[in-house]
Amino acid sequence: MQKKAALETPSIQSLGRGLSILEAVAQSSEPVPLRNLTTLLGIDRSSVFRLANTLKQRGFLAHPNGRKEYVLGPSVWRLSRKYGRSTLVTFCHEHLKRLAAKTGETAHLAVREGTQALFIDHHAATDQVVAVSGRTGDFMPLYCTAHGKALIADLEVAELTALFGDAPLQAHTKRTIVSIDRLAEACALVSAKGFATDDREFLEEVRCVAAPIRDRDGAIVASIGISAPLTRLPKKRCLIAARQASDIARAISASLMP
Amino acid sequence: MQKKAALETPSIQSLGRGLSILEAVAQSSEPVPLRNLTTLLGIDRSSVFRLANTLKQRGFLAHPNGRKEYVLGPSVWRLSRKYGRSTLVTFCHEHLKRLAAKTGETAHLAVREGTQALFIDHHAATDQVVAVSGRTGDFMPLYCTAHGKALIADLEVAELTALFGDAPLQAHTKRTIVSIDRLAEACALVSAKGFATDDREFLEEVRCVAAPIRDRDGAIVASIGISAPLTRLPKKRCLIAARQASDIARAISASLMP
DNA sequence: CAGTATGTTGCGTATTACGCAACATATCTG
DNA sequence: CAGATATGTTGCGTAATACGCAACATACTG
Repeated sequence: MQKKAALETPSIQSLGRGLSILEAVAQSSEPVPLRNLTTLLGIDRSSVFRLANTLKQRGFLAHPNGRKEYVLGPSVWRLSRKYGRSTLVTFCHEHLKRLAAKTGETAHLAVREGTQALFIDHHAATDQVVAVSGRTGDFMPLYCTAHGKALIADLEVAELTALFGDAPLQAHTKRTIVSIDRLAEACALVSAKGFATDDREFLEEVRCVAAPIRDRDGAIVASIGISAPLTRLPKKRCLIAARQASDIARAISASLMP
Repeated sequence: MQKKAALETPSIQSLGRGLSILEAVAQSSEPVPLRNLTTLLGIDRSSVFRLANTLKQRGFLAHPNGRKEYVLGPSVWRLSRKYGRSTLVTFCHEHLKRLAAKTGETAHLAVREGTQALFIDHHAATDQVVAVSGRTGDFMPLYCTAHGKALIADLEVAELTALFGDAPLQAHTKRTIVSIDRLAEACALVSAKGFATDDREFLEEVRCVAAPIRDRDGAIVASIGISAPLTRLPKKRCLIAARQASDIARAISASLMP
């Protein structure tokens, strides 16, 4: 019985050990032999085998191509497919509402799919006659939208080339960044400042700001931001909104760390 | 100790119960209260609480916005991000090699990312002077490649419209399907036959065939197929290769069912 | 081939997970 | 609103399970 602190509910040891096995196999780039798991848990290998075998029977671990080492199994996949969207939306919706309320503009939550950003939730602007509409379910290019640039903020030239290819990027407006080198500079700026902007790079009449949401490892898992008509988001207000988005992204990031 | 069969290694009961909790929460479209989990496991609620709390402490479950119900937590996300590519590649690589050997053409494994297919592994054609090159890491449109069409085979008009929007699809060749209605017909055909073809719809000189890989629930999780120069893949050989791809896809699908 | 490493199974018992009861908090009903 | 009920959380003793040991099976190495 592992007591972390006197006031905390003790955990179920066997379940914890099973989860440690799962995490170790997930961390490994190679299939993991039982011996490594035995070293990890520090208990007798027969016990480790029974834990790992339970995970395998339930499809959380698998033996690839009849070998003896373990990799993650299809049950993890089924789990993750349910996880991706609805749970993140559940977590972030209150934050989206707060961002929309604070800025008075339409706020969106986006995740990355391939070379595109997918809007998975939004909260519409309140008290505005003219506003950017909700685009939940829509795909946008990563490279010329604030939400997209926030999602790829950590990528450098080689990674951006791998993602988008060698050819120039398609221009959507006169202001669209079309070269990988310029995009890499923009991404580095996003990384440094903690927020991204889109100054008429995708739509002529629209300015956006967005900030990356990071998980415990520092990986960017989503982005949150606002879009507004150009006239309502002058440079100074843009900066204020960017800071607000950035603060809220950080709060969400904190809630993703167990 | 739950003995399914006399010759099978017994599983660790507490770990199994924890996994059952995880699966139940993943299956639910709503946050799950402890009471429902208690009903599911059929044991005392204090024990269920301790199992669920262990999962929560480890980040596999979470309480959204301070509520008492459970949803999947960020550790599941971390697990799944490691799972997606490398494990599927590990499972499928031998099958890819076999498909390339059987057909004599370059074989690819693809997954869906948004509106695109991503090639995540390939095995190059052997004994060919001119062959389609390996495209691992490249994104392709879903709607005009065999691998892509195999990935969206189960989608109907409404889902395809949601995915691609209302506007006509961009033509890559004279033969590209550019209307959602025609694409839906093509997808229905893929679903019925068990394989997809690309007859110069993306590249003028290339024909492809591909088949969907399904998991236990019947969901399409990847596609596997070959690409060859037009001259080497006449209609009759196309059909043979399609059957070969389909057979191998089915074998992979079977290995994804614990 | 013999020795060693690694994976798997059987068995007895030490340890842990369980159930019960009490307490805390939230919700519902008249 | 007060009282009853439902639901979540904690403490404790013990029944049941998970553990370690040993044996067996399989694979690898010199």
